[in-house]
Amino acid sequence: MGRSPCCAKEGLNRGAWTAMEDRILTEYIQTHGEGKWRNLPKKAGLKRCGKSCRLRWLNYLRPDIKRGNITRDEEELIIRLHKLLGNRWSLIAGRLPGRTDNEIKNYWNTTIGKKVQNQPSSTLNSEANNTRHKPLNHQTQQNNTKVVRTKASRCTKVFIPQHSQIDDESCNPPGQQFSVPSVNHDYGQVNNDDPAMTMMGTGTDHQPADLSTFLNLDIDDENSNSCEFMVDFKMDESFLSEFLNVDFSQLYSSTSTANGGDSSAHAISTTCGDDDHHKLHGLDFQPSTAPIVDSELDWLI
DNA sequence: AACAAGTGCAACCGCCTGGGG
DNA sequence: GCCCCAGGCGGTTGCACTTGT
Repeated sequence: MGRSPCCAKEGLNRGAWTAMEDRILTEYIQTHGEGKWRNLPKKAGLKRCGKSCRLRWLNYLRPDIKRGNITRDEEELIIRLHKLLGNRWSLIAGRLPGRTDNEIKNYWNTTIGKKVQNQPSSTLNSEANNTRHKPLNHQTQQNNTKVVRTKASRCTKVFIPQHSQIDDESCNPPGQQFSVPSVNHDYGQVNNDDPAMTMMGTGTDHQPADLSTFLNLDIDDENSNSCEFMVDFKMDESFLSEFLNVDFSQLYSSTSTANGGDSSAHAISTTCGDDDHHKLHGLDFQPSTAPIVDSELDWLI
């Protein structure tokens, strides 16, 4: 059953770290740098598992760790990010300098989780109806929220469904562009039904925006019936940075430029050809017509 | 004061992914 | 393409501490 432990347990210290161990680990990493965690304990003279060393360093000893209470701003950001990303604590932590994923996870499961639980679902996702030692799980998430996927899964493809709402003339004032920088990381998956995505998109409850709208896609008419394609692009915190700083009400306007205005303002030209090159405000990416076989993408259909 | 219940958080566990051979 | 390994991640647990009775 399961995989064997990452390292032999015999003779290794477990539990809380002592001040001496902390000092040894800190000095070793300051001298030799991070990495090679498996060999680190032996070289540093620590009776610890490499994973344990890594965790201790990343969550506690790292010099740039910010200790102390989570501020109100940080909490609001965590809630926003969690709404978008789900339990992807490392990504959320990436947006909170000095905070660790473990800290944010703990904070959510204790403080915010309780707040959420005590609030009506209209103001906060009811996903956090967790109790002590019953943290959020897939089932809970799926039942109570639509946007988040709790299990981390890297994905570099996004399936753009054909029912993009980009041709709505009523949402066409020339507006700001939403730029997506070059990226290379995980990203949260989105769901058309999610209020957050609705907010990003057409701005009406009856016209939920999908990802293509959100990304300011321009899909050629001739391909409008076959524009179910895989956009193969990469995304990381840089994207999130833009993503989270976007004024979504204005984004609504920006989607409109795709069909009418200056062609230079088009975010993406999409023609589904093999050699076609596509740009999203400078971000090169290549679509693929590969069919969607990954059930992981069901959320987008 | 003593005990139980609740809380917060560090640490551990197992799984997944990507890279290298 | 397959296998192995290291690193990374989210979920879970253990325990010290705090609060309530």
